[in-house]
Amino acid sequence: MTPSRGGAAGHGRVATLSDVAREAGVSLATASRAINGSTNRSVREDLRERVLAAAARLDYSPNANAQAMARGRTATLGLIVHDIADPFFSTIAAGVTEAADAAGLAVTLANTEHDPERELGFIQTLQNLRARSIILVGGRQDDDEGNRRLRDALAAYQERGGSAAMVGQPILGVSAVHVDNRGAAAELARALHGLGYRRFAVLGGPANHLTARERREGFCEALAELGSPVPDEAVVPCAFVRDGGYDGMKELLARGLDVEVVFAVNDVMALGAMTAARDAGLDLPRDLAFAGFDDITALRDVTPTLTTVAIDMVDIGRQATALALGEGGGEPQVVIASGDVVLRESTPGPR
Amino acid sequence: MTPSRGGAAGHGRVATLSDVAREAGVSLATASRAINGSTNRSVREDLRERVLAAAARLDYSPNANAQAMARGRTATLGLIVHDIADPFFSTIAAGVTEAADAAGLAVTLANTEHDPERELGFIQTLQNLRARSIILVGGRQDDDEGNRRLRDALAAYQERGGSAAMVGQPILGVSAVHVDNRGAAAELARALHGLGYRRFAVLGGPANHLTARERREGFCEALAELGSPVPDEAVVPCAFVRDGGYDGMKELLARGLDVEVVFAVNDVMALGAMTAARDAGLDLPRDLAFAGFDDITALRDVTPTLTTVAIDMVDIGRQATALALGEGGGEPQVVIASGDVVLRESTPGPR
DNA sequence: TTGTACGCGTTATCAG
DNA sequence: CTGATAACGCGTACAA
Repeated sequence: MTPSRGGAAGHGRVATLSDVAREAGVSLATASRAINGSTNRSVREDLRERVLAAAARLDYSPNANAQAMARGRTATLGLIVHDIADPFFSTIAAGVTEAADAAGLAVTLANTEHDPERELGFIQTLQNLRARSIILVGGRQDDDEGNRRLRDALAAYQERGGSAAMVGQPILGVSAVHVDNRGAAAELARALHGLGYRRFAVLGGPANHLTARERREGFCEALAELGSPVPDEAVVPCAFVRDGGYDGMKELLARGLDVEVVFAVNDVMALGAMTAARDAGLDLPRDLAFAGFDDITALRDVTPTLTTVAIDMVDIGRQATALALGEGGGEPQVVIASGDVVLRESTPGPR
Repeated sequence: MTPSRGGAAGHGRVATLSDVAREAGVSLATASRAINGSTNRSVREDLRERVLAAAARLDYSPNANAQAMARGRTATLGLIVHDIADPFFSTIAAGVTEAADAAGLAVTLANTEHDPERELGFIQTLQNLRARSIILVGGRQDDDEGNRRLRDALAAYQERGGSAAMVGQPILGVSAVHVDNRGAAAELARALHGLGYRRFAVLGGPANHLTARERREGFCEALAELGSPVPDEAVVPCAFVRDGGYDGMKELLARGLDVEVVFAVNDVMALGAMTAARDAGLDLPRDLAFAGFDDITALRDVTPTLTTVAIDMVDIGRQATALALGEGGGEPQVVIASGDVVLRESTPGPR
């Protein structure tokens, strides 16, 4: 049992590398080399052991901030998400933490709570922390001014030696994992059409939300090509979250259209919409079919099971990390993440 | 448009406080004081403005690592969770990030992926980062050796000036938010008994998992007192995750017991169990009633809606942060988070 | 109020 | 292979 160093009150003294060196009877430099084989492994075995033993004895904990100062770089990766409580983001976060951990990086999590302004603030914070790289997750807005500021902030960050990547539309000048929203939504549309559906409605998300737009347009365009265009009034704008789906469905029902199947541009919206439909007395999927997008884990346990486009969010997190950590020399890369249409009970086909 | 400093290749030079001071024509100390009013605000207005202008011109970004060195403390809070993709943890994380942000702290997220060994590793990492405080989230195991090591690690961390708090059983020598699992589960049992149920089964989680145990025992003891004890064979051990609920339910069904209602010790397990019951051909809630614990957000959109014990996970995250950040002088505090029984469609009462 | 100078803990350069 | 020593960027006593 090591006798406690320092006084009883407040911060106990933390053993420093100098302490370890003294305890081991070597110089600071040698102690440093022994503990981190950073440069060529070049410390005699017996000395190395003496140092390691001393470090263990003093319960030495290398000061990462001091290392960051001396090395000129940190082992920190910044992760910015819109809402960590949303399964889409938390699942991607799981992929990022996994990959970051494998790379020996600590993850600093920033939760914007859907406020684009805070994205900028967090980039600044991560810049101050000298995070080695930043991963920005979430669909972009169609907002030239906002995107310009974000692009500038990321460019400045990269000019200072950081690397960055994002999940979403590759419009910020950094590498990105971009889900093939348009293509997969079209695929979904064709699959539903193939089941025999002809009267569609779309809970389309916010007009300016690029991911929502891509899914909405991909879906509608494919149906138009198939000769079953979605009427404008059957495309309801709404928020990109669960309550948006719920409210949008209420609105859709209020319009009294003749609809067989509803496509919500993400799963949580679809789930909210199904609840709204049920609240309105509909029997699902008999009275109305539903489809979503993302394939969040929770879908396994809803009834009817939800037809959707499955994307591998954990892997997207991993890939975004790989992009962020890859050599930042070349041009920004874009990785397309494909989506797989999964037909489930919520779309049994029209009666 | 500021002309880019430094060469084209690699890391552009980052403006330092000295640069700002020179640009503003003041000393380093004055620049420091002007930018961080840390000590008494004591810099002439015109100088302060000159400094701020210079900082803006150079796009100065204070180096948080250097500040940490000089100040002797960081603005980093460590958050350790079992699984960030699990809605229970991600929702608590939302509360923690919210509170941390309000306190001006950056959150470093550590995902153990349910490996207790990694909790220790992350505490070490956060120690190295000199995180100001650590929040550990998740039920503890009944593992004296493991808990001892964890307690020692946290004690060492605190002795070095860090503060810590946890969500779960208050057995690690640090402040804790402890959900009243036992009491709330008992309350749930009484409510179900009050509905007329008499034949119960429990998907009880792992034998050594303290949260599972508290809920299981609270539930069973209350029923025993009411004269409707749960037979031993109706208490099925299983993993504390969704698949555990699914598998446990399969096992329960295989036992062929006469059961009216199943209590799973958390919501994701309950959802998995319901799916297993459906896969076995049961009609819910007609053939079998279900209840869970936690009230995760996803419950709003399942059918039948799930009876459960609601706990405010976002607020638990906030409270844990407050505990962690509160003066660490006194004894560890324990905040009891209560749970509210919410009866929903999954327990319509026995036929 | 302002400036000087030292220290924070490490790494890395450069002699020995 | 090892040991001094100069950075790294900033905060802050201390002196002016």
